[in-house]
Amino acid sequence: MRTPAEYFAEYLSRKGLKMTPQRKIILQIFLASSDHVSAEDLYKKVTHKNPAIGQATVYRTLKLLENSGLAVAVDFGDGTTRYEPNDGRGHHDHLICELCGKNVEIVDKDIEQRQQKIAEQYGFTLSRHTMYLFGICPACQQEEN
Amino acid sequence: MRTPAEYFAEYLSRKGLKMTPQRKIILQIFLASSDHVSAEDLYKKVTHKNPAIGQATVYRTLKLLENSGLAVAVDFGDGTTRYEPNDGRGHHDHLICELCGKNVEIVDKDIEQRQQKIAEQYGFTLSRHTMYLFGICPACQQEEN
DNA sequence: GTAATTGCAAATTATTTGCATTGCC
DNA sequence: GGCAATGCAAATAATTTGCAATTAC
Repeated sequence: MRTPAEYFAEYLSRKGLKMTPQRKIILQIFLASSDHVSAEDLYKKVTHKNPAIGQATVYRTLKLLENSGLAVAVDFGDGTTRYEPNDGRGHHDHLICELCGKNVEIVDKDIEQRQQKIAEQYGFTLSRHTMYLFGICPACQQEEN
Repeated sequence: MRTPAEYFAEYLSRKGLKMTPQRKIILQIFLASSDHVSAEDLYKKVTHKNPAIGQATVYRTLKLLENSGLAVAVDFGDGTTRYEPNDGRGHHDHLICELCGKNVEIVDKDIEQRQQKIAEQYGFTLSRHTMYLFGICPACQQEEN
């Protein structure tokens, strides 16, 4: 089974692009990041390991990772794009706490089926969707008293 | 029945704010705009009628309209916030053509119910959600041959 | 060797804000 | 009259891009 690094190297060479130390470091740290990192987050972590890496490189590498399929962009609606590793479990949606930012990944077959049906009703070919549920998580409900 | 302008005037006075000619014009043109305008779109239209109005005023007024409930912000995930009039029919989601940008407003009770259920499973109190379905509309499918 | 990549700084884009002036209520 | 609103221009924030110098293949 290919490691992500191998997979990325393959992707790059297939596209006539090159593997570089910067890209290796960024990928490594990206994969090790638990949760939904922004380019800025990742840049900070990366400069820890190698202060010479510029943020433009981080932005550019995240785009590459997204195109390669290793990363997925998520948009919570604040002005920042975050990325999460694509673990191959495929698509999922998000349930987000509006107070603490806690984030639960969700998938629901019923909803996906209905979405497909709705698109069909309008004659659309559905290619993708995003769904974000916003609310208050159990922990934050506790603290509200 | 209150007109939107009256409603807005009430809202403003309730908040100790003032109705101004600029706000009147912006509201009027906003309501007359068919579809999901950005601040920039609206600004262009508004300067047509009164070239002296600044874009900051348009941005500020859109925020006010949103807070008053007359406008709803929608975020399609390109970096621009769009607004649609809130016609009182309440919440809806969006089915968007990725080629021509055509936009269909959708509501589905089944999906909303499932969302509620999912949130409950995780102990969340659900306050709102956004859902965007992206695909290709019938017209654009035709042109693809 | 050569085209891709890098870091930097400057450019962009969408939006916000400070401030002196103007204008509702 | 007084506080809110305006227009402008400058400030932010996130991201992109131009470019000369470097480096992977």
